[in-house]
Amino acid sequence: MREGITVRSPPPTPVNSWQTIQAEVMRRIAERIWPAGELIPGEVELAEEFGCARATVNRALRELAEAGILDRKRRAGTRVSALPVRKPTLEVPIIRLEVERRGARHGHRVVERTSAPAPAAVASRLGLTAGNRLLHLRTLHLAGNRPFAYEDRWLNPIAVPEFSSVDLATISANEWLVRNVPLTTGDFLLMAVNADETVAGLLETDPGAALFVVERTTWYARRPITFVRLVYAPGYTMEMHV
Amino acid sequence: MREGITVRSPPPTPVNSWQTIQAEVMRRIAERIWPAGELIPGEVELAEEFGCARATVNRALRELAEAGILDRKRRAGTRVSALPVRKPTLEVPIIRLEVERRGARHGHRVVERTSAPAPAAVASRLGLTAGNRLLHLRTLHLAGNRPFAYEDRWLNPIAVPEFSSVDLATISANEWLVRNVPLTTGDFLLMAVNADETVAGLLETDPGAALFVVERTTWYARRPITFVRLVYAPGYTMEMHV
DNA sequence: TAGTGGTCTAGACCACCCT
DNA sequence: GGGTGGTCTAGACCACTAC
Repeated sequence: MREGITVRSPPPTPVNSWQTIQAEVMRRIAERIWPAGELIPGEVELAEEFGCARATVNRALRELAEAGILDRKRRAGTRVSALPVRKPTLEVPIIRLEVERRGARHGHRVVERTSAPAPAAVASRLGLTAGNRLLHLRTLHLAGNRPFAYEDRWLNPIAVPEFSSVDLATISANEWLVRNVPLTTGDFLLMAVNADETVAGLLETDPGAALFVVERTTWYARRPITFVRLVYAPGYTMEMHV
Repeated sequence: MREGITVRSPPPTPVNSWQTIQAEVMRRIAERIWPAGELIPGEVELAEEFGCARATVNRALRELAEAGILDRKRRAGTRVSALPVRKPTLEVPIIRLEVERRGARHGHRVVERTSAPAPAAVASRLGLTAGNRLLHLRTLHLAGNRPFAYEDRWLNPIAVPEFSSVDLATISANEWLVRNVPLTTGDFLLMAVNADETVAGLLETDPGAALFVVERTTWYARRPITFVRLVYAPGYTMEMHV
């Protein structure tokens, strides 16, 4: 391309990679060169400044928009978000990996495995009518030989018929579902509760102890799969990162 | 382009958009046409199949790789992740918005605002040496006139000198920081604790009540900004979504 | 060393939506 | 109406790494 010598406009400073551009844009935001709410230059203009193609600028800015740092609208241009909030994400949503990362061996013991009509609270969470027969599974997760978490799960057998033949001695319901019903969506509710007699017994702690609870509802293609309530033993902390 | 009539190979079914391709790839994963761990066709091959440019396939697959659904390596090709875990994200990390989304009016009352040497626990979290003088801020957040959360914050005055002149009657430290120190990174620790006498009094609950706690450490460009411990009033639930 | 994904380019068309 | 971002293309070069 560009035969001959010293053609005009070799990118003035060839800092042309979407990462470089993204970093520079973030620097300008962080240092308030582009304050919150401000309209920043358009893609073509930035492409000229950085000496690159518009697609490269687009890639850099698109990711920042997805991350909530920029607001982009056609015709209106690109603005720095007024409230540039980073969304923290959970690292390890699989119990076995949580246990192993703490340096212990994961085990689990099935306390109950029955079929029962869904209680109203569970049914409403899953968008089913109360009284539907669901699989009810209660499991104690162990770290070494200490109780780690108590799991109370309701599972929609119509959505996951294969589950009935799963050997829960070899794999936990949690992990089987992650491996076998991929691409689910779900809601998480996190809360703190005082241990009641039953849970205190299972987790080998005292009634009244503050316990960390996760309630998860999972769908696959709009169809309800499972509702699970996880009650962690005292001292559990959940890590997130931005 | 392509002058003349009925040129060969107009994309057999012109399903060519990265969303379409991504959806189709997800369908094949979900229906185990491409099982977990499997090597899927290369970008060029898929581009031919979908009748589009390789860049379009790349965009579709890249996003799935970032989401943890695919594993991509040069030369080795693209595989379906063995453990296709979706990472749930927190929706609203700003207290005022949390309160308002619950339909209440947010207010806050500063309990203490002093300068004090950092306790060892706080200093180590921030990567500072114990005894450094930090701003210490204790605040009660209100929903209507009910206590909502108790905030115990330590702030590095060197990193945020402007903070000393902030009028905390008009804006909370939380929100001022979000607005004025953008693009921070941070760790979150979530846990459950039993209320002690002091906190129970502030939150108008009983000692021993299970309380939801968030501990956040925030950096900007590797420099420690703030450590904050938020203790929510009983009944609080935090929502996440995948 | 050859084949894969990662990236960039120059150009193009389109959808949206403020003016 | 026109300017912005959103997307696609065809081609190219490169980096990595399994073979």
